Amino acid sequence: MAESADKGTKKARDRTGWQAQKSAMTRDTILDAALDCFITIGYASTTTAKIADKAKVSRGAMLHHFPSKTELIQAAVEYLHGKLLYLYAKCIDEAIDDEEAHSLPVDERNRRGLQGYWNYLSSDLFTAYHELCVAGRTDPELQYILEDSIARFDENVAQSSKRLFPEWAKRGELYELAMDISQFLMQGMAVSQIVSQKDARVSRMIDYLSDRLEEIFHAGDQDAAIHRHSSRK
Amino acid sequence: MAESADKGTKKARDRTGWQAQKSAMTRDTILDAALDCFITIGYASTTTAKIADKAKVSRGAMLHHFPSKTELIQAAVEYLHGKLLYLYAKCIDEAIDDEEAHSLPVDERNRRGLQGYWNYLSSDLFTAYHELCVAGRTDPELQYILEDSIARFDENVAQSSKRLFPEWAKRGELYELAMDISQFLMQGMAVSQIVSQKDARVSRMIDYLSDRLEEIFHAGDQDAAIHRHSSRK
DNA sequence: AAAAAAACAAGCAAGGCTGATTGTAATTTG
DNA sequence: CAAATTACAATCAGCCTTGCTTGTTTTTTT
Repeated sequence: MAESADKGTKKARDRTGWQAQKSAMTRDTILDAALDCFITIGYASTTTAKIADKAKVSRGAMLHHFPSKTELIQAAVEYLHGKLLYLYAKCIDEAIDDEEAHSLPVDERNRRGLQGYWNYLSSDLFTAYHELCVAGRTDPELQYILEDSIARFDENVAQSSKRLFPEWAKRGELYELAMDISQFLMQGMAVSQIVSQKDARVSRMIDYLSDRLEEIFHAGDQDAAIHRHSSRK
Repeated sequence: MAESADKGTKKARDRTGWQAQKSAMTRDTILDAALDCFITIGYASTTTAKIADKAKVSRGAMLHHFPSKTELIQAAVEYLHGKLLYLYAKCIDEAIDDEEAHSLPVDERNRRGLQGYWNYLSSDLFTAYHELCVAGRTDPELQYILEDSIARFDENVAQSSKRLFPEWAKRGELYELAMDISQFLMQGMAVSQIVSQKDARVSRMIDYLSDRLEEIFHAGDQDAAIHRHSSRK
């Protein structure tokens, strides 16, 4: 009871203290170094020593901030999660400028959204994220750490899309189909790109997908797209 | 000069010898164990010792067959390459029975081909292969080993498709578009499936893709699909 | 100003992985 | 049958990675 009051004052010190800021700064330096390692040498060969080297802090210092490798990875994933959300928003916003968004025809807004999404998927951060997901398949601990992040990210992307294309969100099942096809196809392209460069085909594919999305929603009015295929066996 | 004749006789012995067969058998046992490790514990944490354990041979025996880890991995990739080719052919053949292939309508053959391709992409072997490709990004040695395998496999799949759908192959650019969209989309689905289970959406997506492929080739006659989108900026 | 706590540095011990060495049994060749 | 070769087994040394422990400097509290 009396202790809680004491802790209250201590907590206040923590926030106002100057070394707390310094601490937070080196913390971010370490996390940035961790992401840099994921990108440059891959998750598998990222060791705590290499992260410390890249961050230019001693291993002891790092161990002070992150007592175990697991906690460091967990924090790095959380950090990456935040950066990905920001990058996604930035890519979409740069592709679709809000000012002129409403003056653009739907299909053009569509196309720009896809291009923004593609820019996001082509980033180093997404590459690292994908690699983490793959590694998580056989690493239960990492998988547990990622699960939460994946779910939250998907949710956020869905929200973002609804905000950008309000007229789509009302389409229900049709909207889900459009989202699925866009995500699956674009991610397939991104992964193929990671494995072996195929730039030439990517641009054509974005054009094609853009046309199909437009078609889905136009044809949806005439009840021709989704019911046609869902009526098959 | 005289030595070459001697070596000729020795080479003959190698093939006829009984222990040569035994040797080849344990070789395959080791390679199977390697692939099993890739699948169950992942490439990153696959060690030579674990492979030897799973193959139930001593580390010394394995070192006899594969002097270094690199050579073992190289052989395992080659082995996997062969198994993938076989599995691909098997999945397609099971989906499209050659007997009735010509009696089926084009779109039904289409759909079955996609389902077969999906079965292939859902296999453990493909999962392991994809993981190897991802690991190769930051492992130059592995990347070099894979490059050759990837190119040969793509070539083989292209050949196989042309054989199964001879009427498509004549379409030129349209055929490439259809191949790209099928591969990108299906692989995107497979990768998403690896990361987090999304069965429900997969079946719907195959239906949709099947319809689009049919459309591409029907519309191609009327010059409406590819020129429409490639004429955009 | 003294005490307490935090930030940071450096070295140590245990375990895992790779490659090399040495040894043994079976088989083929001459 | 003897020699050489092959298949296989087991152990050892060196390196890397992780986490723990001890020590030093700086800052905050009282």
